[in-house]
Amino acid sequence: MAAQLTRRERERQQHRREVLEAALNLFSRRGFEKTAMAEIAEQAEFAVGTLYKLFKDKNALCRALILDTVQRFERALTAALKAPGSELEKLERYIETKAALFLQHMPTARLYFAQTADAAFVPTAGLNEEARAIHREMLGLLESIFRSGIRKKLFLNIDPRMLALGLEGLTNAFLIELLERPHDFSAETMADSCKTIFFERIHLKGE
Amino acid sequence: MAAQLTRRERERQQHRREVLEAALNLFSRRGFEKTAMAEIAEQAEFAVGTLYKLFKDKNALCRALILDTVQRFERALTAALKAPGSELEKLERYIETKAALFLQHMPTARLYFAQTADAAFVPTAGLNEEARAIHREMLGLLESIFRSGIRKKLFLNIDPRMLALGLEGLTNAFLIELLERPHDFSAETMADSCKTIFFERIHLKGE
DNA sequence: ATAATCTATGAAGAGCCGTTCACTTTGTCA
DNA sequence: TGACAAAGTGAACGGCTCTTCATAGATTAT
Repeated sequence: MAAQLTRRERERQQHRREVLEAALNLFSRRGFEKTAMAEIAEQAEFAVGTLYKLFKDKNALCRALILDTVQRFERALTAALKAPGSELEKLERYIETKAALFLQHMPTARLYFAQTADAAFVPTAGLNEEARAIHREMLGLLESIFRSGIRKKLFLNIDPRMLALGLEGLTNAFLIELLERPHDFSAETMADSCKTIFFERIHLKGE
Repeated sequence: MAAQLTRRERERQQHRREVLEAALNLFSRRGFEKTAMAEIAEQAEFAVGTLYKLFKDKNALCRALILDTVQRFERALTAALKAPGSELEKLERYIETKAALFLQHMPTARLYFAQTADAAFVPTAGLNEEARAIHREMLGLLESIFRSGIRKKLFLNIDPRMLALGLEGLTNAFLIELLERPHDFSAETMADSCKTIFFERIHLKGE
């Protein structure tokens, strides 16, 4: 049973979490390559050797952290998309959830972006295949909501995949700006702009 | 005069360019940290020592490459935005230029994204301050075009900075997808979706 | 209390990579 | 042509970082 672990096993899991938390802090500031195992160990108040008892090697530690991070975020976003409501309500909830989530967990958000955006350009030796699969799943869900909305004549008939990518890109752009300049905008302003740009016409006069 | 360099100097510049080209290929595939100077040397058909005659150290080489890359892209985009025409025409030209540009220079585009997007999260020891300043300048230009369009009642009255960020994020999202799956979409389809999403209403029925 | 088992430690090993420099080759100019 | 300067070379060095492992400590079972 998952709940009836020995004290040993429970503590082991706790230590794992502590190491991952330390790694998150360092990675989100210095990046993967520039963070040494010795630093992680120091930050987590363990010896280097202990890290190797908890994780096979540095890559495994990274993978675990990325998977953890991406999973947590995607789970929250998926939940927002799956809750009941109209297509428009679901998408608006997605935007709000994403904004709130990212602001509350900025180091995690940094890592999330580094893995969903950047990882696309420089294939890092499969460090993130699983994580990317999870992300693609969420994108598929977004896409299906757009498709359903198009069927119901709620949205313009544009390739739903494009719409999904577009909404993702738009929200990301705003959130990245927020990560860089936390005091220039609030999460609410941001979410509102997102909704207006995406769901109202931008251009007032046709040609 | 810039045009009257000695043969020596001209060849030196040529060799510099060759080294940068080799580095671009390797960086865009393996990333900065995982590319060794020896690899760059081999790819460029020079000895390691020669690289150090052309660039102070690895960081200087990276900086030169990034600056080069970002400058070329931003110059083309700025030109598209500054050419005559209405606000809408300028922005549509921006989208088209960006799509064509990125597809024609995919390795460069990878590096461009890695530096404009990713670099935002993990401050890489000022590897890219200059490059980011150039990028911000282009964003400012985008913003001013939106502002002007809003004054003329061409666009919805949304914070023009948000609009600039939004258009950037939207185009990037599509182009990143294109880098990953080059055969799923054409540049034209992409540019059209971009324009439609951004300049037509998405949502058909108000609530 | 004692043995057995699991966990933690951190110094030492091994490999990689950026950088240097003494030397060779090539080009320039008188 | 010969001498001087610049460019090119790559083996060797030093530092850094991942990983291991013999040892020490803690916990549990007998």
